[in-house]
Amino acid sequence: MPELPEVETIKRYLDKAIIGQKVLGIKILSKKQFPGNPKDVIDEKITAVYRRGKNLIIELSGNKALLCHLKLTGQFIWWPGKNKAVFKKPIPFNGQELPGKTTRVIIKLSKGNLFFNDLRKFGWIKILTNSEKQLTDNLAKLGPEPFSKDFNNAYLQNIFLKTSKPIKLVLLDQEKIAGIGNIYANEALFLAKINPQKPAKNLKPDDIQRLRKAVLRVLEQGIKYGGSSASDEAYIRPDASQGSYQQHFKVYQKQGQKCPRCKNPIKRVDLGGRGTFFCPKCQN
DNA sequence: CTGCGGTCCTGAAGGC
DNA sequence: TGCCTTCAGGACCGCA
Repeated sequence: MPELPEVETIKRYLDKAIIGQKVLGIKILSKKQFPGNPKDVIDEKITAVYRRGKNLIIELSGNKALLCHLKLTGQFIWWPGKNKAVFKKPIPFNGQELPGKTTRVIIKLSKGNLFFNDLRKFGWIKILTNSEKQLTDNLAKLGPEPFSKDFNNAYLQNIFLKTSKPIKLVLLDQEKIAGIGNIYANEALFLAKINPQKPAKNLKPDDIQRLRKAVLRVLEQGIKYGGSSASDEAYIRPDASQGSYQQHFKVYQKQGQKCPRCKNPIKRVDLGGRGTFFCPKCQN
């Protein structure tokens, strides 16, 4: 699922691929995922691409923007080049077909087409016509970025002390920390040797220090490997290639397998309705 | 305030 | 073989 490292990978790719291009047309195949009026952005130029938490923002001229959330199975695929038939007849691209069965929106730019694919239809793209204000409003509730100076021991200590929720649910709370999803929460807690069920307020300063470093470490690794394309996941990079961080999972979806640290079997429990994987022996 | 459970959606996987 | 049920999950919403 696209979490911070996956969205960051997409952001960096699109940064190089689509800046400066003009929006020539938008083909909407799933209306509820693109509720806006394409006319509002036709002829606007892409001035920047950025990420905030798991949100992707495509900034446009005229104080406009596209605010995108990939949710569970969203993809952006960039098909460079001009092909008038691309909206009609599928073309092969790196093992994909474009448009494919899951294509929901096609954004036609000056030098190619940007495909928004989403198997489960949870993702969306919103048009912002007064982006300066609307971005502030839409993103106001998000907690600090893990790679910012606001993500420090004092901040974490402060938010953890206020709740007895399992620490993993606090990591997943976008209003507390922006960008962490199920995979990286599981992996960070393993690295920090903390039980995901442990009440947040019970974390000692030493635990918090280790957890902060572990979060940064797994997110950095995730970005380094271009995100994770696990077996049941739809995430791919904009050139349709897979990320490889899944090859470095220590606990995620590894229930029953041996803990890489202590050889005890990895356990799976349900936490907040999500699969939670950890080693009951060395994560305390 | 917390903590549930339902909702959206689809394809894969399991049961019989 | 084939139909049916169950499951996965980010964010949000309503309810107790």
